[in-house]
Amino acid sequence: MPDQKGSADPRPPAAAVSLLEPQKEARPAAGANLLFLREEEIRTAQDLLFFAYRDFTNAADVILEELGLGRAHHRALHFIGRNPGITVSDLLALLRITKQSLARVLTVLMEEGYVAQAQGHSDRRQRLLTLTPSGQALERRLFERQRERLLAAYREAGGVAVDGFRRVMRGIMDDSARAYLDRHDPAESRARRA
Amino acid sequence: MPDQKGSADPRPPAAAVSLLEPQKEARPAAGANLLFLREEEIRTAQDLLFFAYRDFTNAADVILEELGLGRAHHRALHFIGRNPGITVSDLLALLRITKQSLARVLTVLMEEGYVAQAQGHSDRRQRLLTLTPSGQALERRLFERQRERLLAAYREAGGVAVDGFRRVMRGIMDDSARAYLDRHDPAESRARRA
DNA sequence: AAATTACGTCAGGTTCGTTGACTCACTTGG
DNA sequence: CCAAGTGAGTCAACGAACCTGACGTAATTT
Repeated sequence: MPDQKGSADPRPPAAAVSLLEPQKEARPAAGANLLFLREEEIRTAQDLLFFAYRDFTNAADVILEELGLGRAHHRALHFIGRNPGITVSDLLALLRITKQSLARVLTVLMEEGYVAQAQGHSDRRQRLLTLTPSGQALERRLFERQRERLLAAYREAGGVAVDGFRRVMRGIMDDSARAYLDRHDPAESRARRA
Repeated sequence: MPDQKGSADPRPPAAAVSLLEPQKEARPAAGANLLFLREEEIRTAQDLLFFAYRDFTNAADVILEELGLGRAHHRALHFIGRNPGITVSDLLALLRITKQSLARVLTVLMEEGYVAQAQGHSDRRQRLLTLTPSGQALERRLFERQRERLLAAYREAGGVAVDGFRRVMRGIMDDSARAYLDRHDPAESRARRA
């Protein structure tokens, strides 16, 4: 198959680090080349995000399909599992979808007995969401699939790489998402103090 | 506001590495703890993938909406731009969607003059897809948005982290996606030789 | 008491993915 | 050379998962 672009790239590995610096234009030719490389780096990152996300989410699809659920259900299960007692509005803010989209998903998850609601303690308008034992079991099954993939990748890449992965991923996301991670898992905030 | 992150990281890299090894159970207590940490690591990675992908793809949405296009159109533009002259079936394999899904997207992109077709040279049944100048311009506009985000993340994280990021992302995706990257950008395959 | 908030829900709409079947043009293998 | 296979386009129908806007209810805040 095509996928043209055979031309091998003879550039030296040293390029990787220098790409990240503003590059004060040492020489015109080198500067232009580095600019090109920088762009190529970024475009490759687009590819990486697309493929990694696609295949990562894909990992759980088999199980979901068996049960007639979709990825939206998985995402809800994941975040409820990780934040037991989360309110509906907080979950909405995390997922960044509308109330109606979430409602459809939650309705199914509650009908199937994977998610339970409880009335808020301080504020009785709130519905605190938790996974039932059966919901926990399902979430774990889904998790295991993704875990395999991730663990294999982590092992191959090594600890230093994993740390770099985390730092870059944190850098890509919004401030609010970073804040969530810090709140949720303070240990992760090691990455902040780069 | 958050977006902490300054510079040097004082933590001993050894800690991160130990999480990734099978851990031959030194002491029960330590073993259990490490097991917990390992799971927490993986769950955090799920979060990272979700948030980073969400916000990364989001970056281009404003422009797309202006033009009445969606993310599917962006993905097609991206891969055609990166693989000028790609055939329809190769594009299908990359995107992993059905012919009909792609057709809907491609029809619009051609009607709007962003994508052009040419007859295959060796096989005249093929339609080789390329971006028109206007398509290149649009792709670039979209790219710039994502580039900002990515470049900021890369700069913050540093070259070593970026390398780690690439290695982990590569590890997460399918063999076929890795093969594509190697074919497409051989320099990236540095990451293979751990 | 009035305004606001948390949640649920109704009604209708879009995007983007799916399957299956069929045509047309072209290439290829016996 | 012709039959079989392949690359691409297209029709019809469907489904998942998002969207907006509006409205109701209960509980809380001002």
